[in-house]
Amino acid sequence: MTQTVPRLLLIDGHSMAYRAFFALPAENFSTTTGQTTNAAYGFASMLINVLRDEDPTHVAVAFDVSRASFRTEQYPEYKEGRAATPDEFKSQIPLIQQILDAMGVGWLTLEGYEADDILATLATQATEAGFETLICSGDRDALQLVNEQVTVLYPVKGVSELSRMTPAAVEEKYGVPPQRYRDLAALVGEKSDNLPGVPGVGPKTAAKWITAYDGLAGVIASADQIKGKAGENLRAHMSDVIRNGQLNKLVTDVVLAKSAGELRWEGWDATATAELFQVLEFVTLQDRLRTQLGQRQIGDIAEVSPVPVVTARLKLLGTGELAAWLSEHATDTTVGLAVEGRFAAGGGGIDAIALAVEGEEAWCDPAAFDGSDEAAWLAWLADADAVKVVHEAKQLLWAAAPLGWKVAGITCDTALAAYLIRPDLRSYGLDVLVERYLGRQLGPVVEEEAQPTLVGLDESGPGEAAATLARRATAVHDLAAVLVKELESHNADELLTDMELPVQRVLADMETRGIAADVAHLSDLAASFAAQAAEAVTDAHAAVDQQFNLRSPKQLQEILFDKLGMPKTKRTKTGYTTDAEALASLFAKTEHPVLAAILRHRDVEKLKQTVDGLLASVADDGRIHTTFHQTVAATGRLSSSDPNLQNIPVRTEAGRRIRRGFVVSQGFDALMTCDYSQIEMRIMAHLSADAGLIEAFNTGEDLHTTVASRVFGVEPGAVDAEQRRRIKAMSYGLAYGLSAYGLSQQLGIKPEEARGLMDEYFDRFGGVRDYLRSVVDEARRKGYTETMFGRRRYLPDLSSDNRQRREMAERAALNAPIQGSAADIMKIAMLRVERALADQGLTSRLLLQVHDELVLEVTGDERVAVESLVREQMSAAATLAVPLEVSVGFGTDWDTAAH
DNA sequence: TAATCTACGTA
DNA sequence: CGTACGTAGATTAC
Repeated sequence: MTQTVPRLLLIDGHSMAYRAFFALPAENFSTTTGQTTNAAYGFASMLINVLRDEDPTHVAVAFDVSRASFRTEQYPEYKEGRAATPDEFKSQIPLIQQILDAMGVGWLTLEGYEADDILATLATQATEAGFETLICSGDRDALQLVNEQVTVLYPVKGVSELSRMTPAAVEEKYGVPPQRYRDLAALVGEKSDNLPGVPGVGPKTAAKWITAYDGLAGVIASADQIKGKAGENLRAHMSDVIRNGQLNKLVTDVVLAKSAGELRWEGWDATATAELFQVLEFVTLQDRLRTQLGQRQIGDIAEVSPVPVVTARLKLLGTGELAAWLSEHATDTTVGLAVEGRFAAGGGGIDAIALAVEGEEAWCDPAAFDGSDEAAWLAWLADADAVKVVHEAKQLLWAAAPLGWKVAGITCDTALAAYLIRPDLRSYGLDVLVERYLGRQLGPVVEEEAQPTLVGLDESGPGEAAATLARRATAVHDLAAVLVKELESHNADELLTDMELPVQRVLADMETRGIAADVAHLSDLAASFAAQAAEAVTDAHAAVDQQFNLRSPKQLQEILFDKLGMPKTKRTKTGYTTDAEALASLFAKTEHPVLAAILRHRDVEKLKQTVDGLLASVADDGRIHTTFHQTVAATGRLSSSDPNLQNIPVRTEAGRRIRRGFVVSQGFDALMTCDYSQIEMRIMAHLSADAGLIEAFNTGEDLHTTVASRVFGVEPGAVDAEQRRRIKAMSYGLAYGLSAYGLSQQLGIKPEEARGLMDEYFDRFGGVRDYLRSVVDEARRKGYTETMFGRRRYLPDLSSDNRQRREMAERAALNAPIQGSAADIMKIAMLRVERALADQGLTSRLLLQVHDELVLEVTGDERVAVESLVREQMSAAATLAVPLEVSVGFGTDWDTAAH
């Protein structure tokens, strides 16, 4: 498109960004690091639209430097009384400036002047140079600049809709031509600038006067002739009007770094925008740039996907070739090991093996092993001095166990290493880590030259699959070097070597063992729960004389709130909550039988689901093999799934009947449960070094009673049940970042009362308060928290603009060192227990870990020895300022083994 | 079919 | 408006 007349687009950056800030919901626009981006997104979106629609040759954006300007010098009250600019907004201005840089758009600021003055100066220069000018601003002062060559684009709704303020449009809207808009504004005043006008005079009256007396000067000169209340007011507020007129005049001759003619817009930089939009997590804007402003693109989109993993020389080993390869390439060096197969706790197999060292890869199929291969493989695999690095080594351990392979010498598991570096990633997949830490791509090699050199087999063989597995081995090899170095710089390499890697082996063993299930008992339970659930459904339908799905919160809401007209409960995103607490409170108010039936149904249905899940996961060996996940919980805890054996009911009698389905197996005589008592409170006492709390643990009396007696200033014997309950809730809540409001909800008391309780508590246990404060302060300063053993958790949200995110991060910061230290201690305890059992040649064994509890199965003759061993090893797992107490119980099932 | 919401079990 | 998880069914979005 050829343009005869150059066209300059000018934008008031602050004003448009501020509009966007209020137009777009901040909740929907924030990055994973907590940066709010609603204003930046709205601004960028607006800019793209305007550039497309107006097709300018020149562009500039002006920003205010601060609220202070020559106007505040002349009139200190100027713009006073405005609400403080929210931090969530301020932090987005630099983002917008980065967007402008990436889009090749110049931006200007000038100390002592407002953005409007910059725009007025540029518009004036442009007009003199024969430009057309468009000014995009939400500030009405800009209307004074409108003329035949200058149009203001004024936002009507948000920033997506702009109205073209030409001279005719200004005149139609305000009744005066644009060059007299200032006169009108002087009379009417500008509330947002704290410039009061003449009381009782709005735009209509002002326009009438300006027309009648030929401008503001005429109005002032003829003020005596104007009749009525309005005339009186004008005379009384003459000085305001004159001042307004002086202040609202935009300066058209400020000295700028660039003149209008130097603001040519060359186009947007594809690489820069792609990189920036990725950081800001703007998913669609790059596409919009391409489709809407494609002809103004500079450069190609940056290659965002990393280059592939470079594959080294790959040798496909035939039968009888492994021993030679190992001795030639795999001695005195680190070997990346990747295996392919079917992996499951208690089963599986290995179909292919790939090995990688610097510059060399090998692939082999264990099914093709001859005697020499087998011997070489087993010797190398079991050799603790043959250094191996593996990704998710537990799979290898699962598969190795039934094959009778011994595995030693694993110095790094890249998933565990990455978890210790950043424990909050969603995935620790090899592909993710390769991209993140090597800046390369694991996926199939596309480029011809990157193809591996295949040696030894024709292309129709296992070439492709072998290359893929070999690439994984190389990736692990390269990744391990990077991750270990990073860990060492955190002093966290010992956590990998002495904690996570050995724990991984213990977990693999526990998973492989599984725990015996009493299928008949569980089946009976399932049937019984099913019958009770069916009964509850019948009762519920009868109570409301209508069939409905009790599992559907939506239908439940219709019945309760629409049909029965019950009082509304707390809001959820999509309606009103029907959770158990709300239903119970509704029942207390209405005593409607449907509520009792629903609650009963919920209870029994949940139990039934748990039992059904357990039954479905009983393996052929009659045992349940859970999977413990070592890289899921950001605090360092384990998690359990398929099935989750860390959330088996225990609080109710019906729930405990499920625990009776976990039983001791043949060859053993009892299940043994071993709990740390109050481990998190003990860690809190240790970390805070609060003398009172430490003392409370050392009295040997009930902890909560002792603490309550201090808080309430009574003898321990005089602490009543309610006092103890409150203190117990408070103590536990502290480690979660409990607020006074939360505590009041928990205890069913008023927030003020909860506040008072907290104050009393902290008066007696000031060390706890100091500790909790210092944890958050330090985390904010360093960016991460640390457990007693140096396990880090990064919390970037501690500096988020978003209050909700920030406060959530603060609570996480309070909790992470406590929960995490407890997790570390339990991991150490598991290692010590496992080692002591082995050292003493005992057959009793670990089966489960439930955060602060271990479940073992023991033989009758080992029972005494194992109890003393476990007590000793768990208690000695860490040395704290208070003792680590362990309680132990035995039984033929998990419930009766509880104590 | 996949993602999200609501609800609820554990430490 | 108390942390950390996993699972399930219903519902909604694609």
